[in-house]
Amino acid sequence: MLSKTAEYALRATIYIALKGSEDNKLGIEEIAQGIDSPKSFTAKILQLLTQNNRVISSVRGPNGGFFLTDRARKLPVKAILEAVEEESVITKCVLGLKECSETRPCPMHTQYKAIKKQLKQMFEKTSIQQLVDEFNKGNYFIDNLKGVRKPC
Amino acid sequence: MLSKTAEYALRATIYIALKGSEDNKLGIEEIAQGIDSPKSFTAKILQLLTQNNRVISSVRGPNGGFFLTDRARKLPVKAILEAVEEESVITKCVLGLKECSETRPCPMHTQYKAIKKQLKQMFEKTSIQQLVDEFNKGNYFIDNLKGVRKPC
DNA sequence: GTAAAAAAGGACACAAATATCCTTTTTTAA
DNA sequence: TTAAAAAAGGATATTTGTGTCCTTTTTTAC
Repeated sequence: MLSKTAEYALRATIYIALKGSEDNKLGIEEIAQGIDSPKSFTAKILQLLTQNNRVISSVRGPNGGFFLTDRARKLPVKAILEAVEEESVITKCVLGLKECSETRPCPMHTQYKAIKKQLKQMFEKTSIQQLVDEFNKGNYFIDNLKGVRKPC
Repeated sequence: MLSKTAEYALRATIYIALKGSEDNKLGIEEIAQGIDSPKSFTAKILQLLTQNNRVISSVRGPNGGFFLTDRARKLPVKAILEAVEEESVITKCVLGLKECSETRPCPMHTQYKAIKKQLKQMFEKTSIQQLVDEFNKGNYFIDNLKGVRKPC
């Protein structure tokens, strides 16, 4: 469904949103461990996510690291996919036809259309913050980050 | 969503089901042209689909080629994905977590579950023949195969 | 039984995705 | 103002997916 790049992008962003803040920036080491991904490769992906101040913010030097602004937390999950150029899932034809449309549909078009619509909605209507909230209800996981309620 | 391999596998199978029969076997040349795919690569994929007499049948030598038996036409589309080992779309976690389940769900699990279920149903409940029927209603396309009603 | 046609199979080539490593730049704190 | 910490960036390696080519095997028609 998604490439490793996109998976790591999603996991990393959610991880940073969950454990980090402007006062508590996270280093690439911790992030990669937290989401069980290769460190250097993940670093590259985070670069994509920070470019043009898109989804993730970063600061260099001591006490530097990655974090999400409040603005970024409101972004739809789709913004993460856009940053790593992986939107094809919600646009492409299942059979990979170049021309597949309402007026020139492939044999699976009608059935797949409904599914694609829901995928699109999931990525567009769900914000990063919503995933954080969901997670904080407890019982959710991201690799090495267990979903336990933060102490009040 | 799907790999090129899977896309070609689907396109080729549908094409053969549409244009071929036991009396009118199709050659790799025609198939590749018909679905706009690289010939030799497609040949390899058809090998996967014929192995163990799975989805596609083939005969060597003059007048040989590929065709689908009536039995094969009743197979679900999923059988094509199985042949090329591309079932992960309907099983994997969106975030790519090794352990993501009802008891240990990722933050997107609940939402994605519904979509995965529909994907699964689409591939399991739709038979190759159904796609052929759909196509023969007219107006459908597979690259170089236009969906026009066969002459009666 | 020989030649031709067609798929099957093996080996290789190329490209893209994934992954690693090292250097450079920025920033902070002492 | 210097040393250390951290991300950014560049270069390269590895693996997987995609694609090509050539030989072998099977089958048919003559």
